[in-house]
Amino acid sequence: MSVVTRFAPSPTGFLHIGSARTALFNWLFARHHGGKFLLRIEDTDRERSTQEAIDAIIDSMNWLQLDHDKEIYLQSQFADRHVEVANELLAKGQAYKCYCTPQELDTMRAKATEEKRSPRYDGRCRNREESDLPFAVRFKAPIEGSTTIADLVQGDVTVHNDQLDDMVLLRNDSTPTYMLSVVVDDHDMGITHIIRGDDHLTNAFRQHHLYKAMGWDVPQFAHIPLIHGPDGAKLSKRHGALGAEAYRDMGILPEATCNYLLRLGWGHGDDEIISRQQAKEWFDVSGIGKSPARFDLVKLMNLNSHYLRETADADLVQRIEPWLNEKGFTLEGNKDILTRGMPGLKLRAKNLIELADNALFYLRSLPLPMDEKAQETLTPENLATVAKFVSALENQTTWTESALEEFARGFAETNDVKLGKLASPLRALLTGSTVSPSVFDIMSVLGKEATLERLRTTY
RNA sequence: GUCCCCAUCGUCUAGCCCGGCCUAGGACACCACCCUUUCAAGGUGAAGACACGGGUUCGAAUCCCGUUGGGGACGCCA
Repeated sequence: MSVVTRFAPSPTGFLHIGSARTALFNWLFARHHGGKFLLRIEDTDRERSTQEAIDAIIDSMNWLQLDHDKEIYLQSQFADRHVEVANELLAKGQAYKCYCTPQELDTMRAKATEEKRSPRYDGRCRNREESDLPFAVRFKAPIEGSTTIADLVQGDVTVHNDQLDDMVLLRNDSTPTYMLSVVVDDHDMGITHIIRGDDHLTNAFRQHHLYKAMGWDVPQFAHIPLIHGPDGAKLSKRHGALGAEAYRDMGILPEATCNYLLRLGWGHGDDEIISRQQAKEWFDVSGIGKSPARFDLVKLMNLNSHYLRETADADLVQRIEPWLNEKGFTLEGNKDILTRGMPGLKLRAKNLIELADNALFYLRSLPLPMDEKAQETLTPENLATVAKFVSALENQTTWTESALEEFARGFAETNDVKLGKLASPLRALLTGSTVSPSVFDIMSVLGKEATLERLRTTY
């Protein structure tokens, strides 16, 4: 049997980072087994679902390069089918009409809580007479016995059926609820493996009986632990846990994000850096741990600097474009110099924002904005050394990093100055800063003419 | 409150299923040193954990029970 997984987000906001991981796992599982990965937007809550959220989710999926098979399904498209199933269940006596009002349910739950009982629905409408009142349709769940789910991550989990209440299938306006829709859609779409957050674990028991009532095969479940914030509580905005696109906006690469998310709760021996290809080969739900993991932005950043160094120079130049634009610069006519400067630049950045910022000095016109510390290195004494160095440099023909370094070392020795004493004012004049790639790297990237121009500019 | 799940360095984890190879390994972060024109990167090293209590066993991080701590679910939300 071929594997079919799905990612089924509800479009009520951005793609939460935890959901992104769920999507990644489903994608990886399908790709590992050569199966299908479907995307279904669970928009049965028409009130809260927005097109904006749908777009944001699709954007993030694209960014993470989690490509889905077939078209994007909208759950609302299948509402008629869901109602049909509910009616079939009603006809078979496996569901019943519930006339309870919201107030009545509130009272019931309040009383149960007060008496320290579970606030779940007590099934009071199971035997109520037919009436003309508006009604919801509830599933008639078994009361006796127990249910066991052989979860691929959690193992065998058993719950007594008296813990399961009668879930609502159809609201009193005849619209289907999520509980009904997921089961029907997952069945109709031939989903074989449901990988989702373990906040759905208890739902799985009730859904199990719904499958059974319809005589359908129950898919395999894999309930993965949720991601927690640094304090161990459920990850929330407070922790800086935003949508996947927020990480993109922090200048984090999708490769780093996927690698980080993959390693969060899943491991393959001591391996830390795992390429997408490798991940596809290695991924298995049995490797997923059962305990929740805390989200650590510092580690993500570390991974990001690694992937930054691995990325091709020309590619990085393209990727920093948005941040360059933000600062008022364009790629036009600058691609070449940035690409040449990239090896020295990318070694020193944790993210694309830093990378873009650090690259700016290559693009600025003279005189450069000079920061305070850089200004301090421009003492009369240092400037005299620089002037002497510049005249000597005019005769330098081999304009490569190593040749320039050799030249500078020779110059320092014959003039009895320390290399550092020479390098710091050079750095200031070349970049306007005291922190940068190697000055000789910069000189070679800039070329002779531009280098001399910068070194002759006065501040 | 009821039910379910979890528990190895600060964090992510390896080891656990199939007890001995574990004086518990790796990574991030932290500290020190080396390299060095700055900053990084890189290298070397230090520090740092089997939640607790009982069993079982010749032997337990690994198996069992309990305690404690954490998490999740209990919507006409998804």
